[in-house]
Amino acid sequence: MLINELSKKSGVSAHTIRFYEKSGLIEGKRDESVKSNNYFHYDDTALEKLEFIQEAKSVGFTIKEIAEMIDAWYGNKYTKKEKIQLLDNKLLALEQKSKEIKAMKKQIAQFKDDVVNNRC
Amino acid sequence: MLINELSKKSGVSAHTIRFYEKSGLIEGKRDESVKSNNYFHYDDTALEKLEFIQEAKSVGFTIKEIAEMIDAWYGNKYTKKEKIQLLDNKLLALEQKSKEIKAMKKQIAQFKDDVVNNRC
DNA sequence: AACAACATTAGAGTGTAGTCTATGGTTGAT
DNA sequence: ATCAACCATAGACTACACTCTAATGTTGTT
Repeated sequence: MLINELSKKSGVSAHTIRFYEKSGLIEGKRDESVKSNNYFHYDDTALEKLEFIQEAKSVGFTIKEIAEMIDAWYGNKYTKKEKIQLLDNKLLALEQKSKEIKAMKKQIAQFKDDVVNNRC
Repeated sequence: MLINELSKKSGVSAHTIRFYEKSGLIEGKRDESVKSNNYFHYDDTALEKLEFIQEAKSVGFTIKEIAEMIDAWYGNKYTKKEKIQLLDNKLLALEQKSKEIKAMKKQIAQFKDDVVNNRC
């Protein structure tokens, strides 16, 4: 599919898709048999990646971290050992984030309690 | 205490403390009896706020959102009802974030599993 | 009096993650 | 042939959250 279709399917703007392409997150292929244009073609993998990027961004991962995870799954930049190491680290980071969120919830609930009972 | 002491106690640089002051997150007071300088003085509340800011930032709240929460607790900008409403919204946002993290964990664990079993 | 170590402000610069504009070429329908 | 609707690139611009620089003033010790 071309960029516009990918944009519609993913909900990510064509501009942002090109930005991700430049950042190494997704990869379109040019059809070598067609000489008249140099349009990028994307497959379902690109769509999967865009969906993953959206979720990963919303939990606070940076573009660079997301690129690493994508490489650990789709790429061959890392060895198997490195891939596992990398993914384990991300899991640990999520575990940590989870704890921080729990603590923040407790803190805000305390704030709320104080407001409700006029203690501030 | 003066800004340098607050910086040391909180681990936040004096530059950033001034940035937070300008952004309305914390508030130093000037000693009216001293005319020769216009140094800001900070109390333990400022330290508490800085600690809260660090935690809130790390779970993904923006400066603006943090300012709202601080106002809901320390300030009188909002009515009691508004404060409760605001804090409830932040609790909901955290609940949502918690779910997203859980889903992301599952996804990454799946990635890892695929790598371990050479399925990619 | 001199000096380091502190304080202030305004404003410039940085990194991240987009977002938009300008320019120009291509495709497909009429 | 022409037109809307698509595609590409380079580079400018934006918002956020700092981070740093420059210029200048104050405090406390020797």
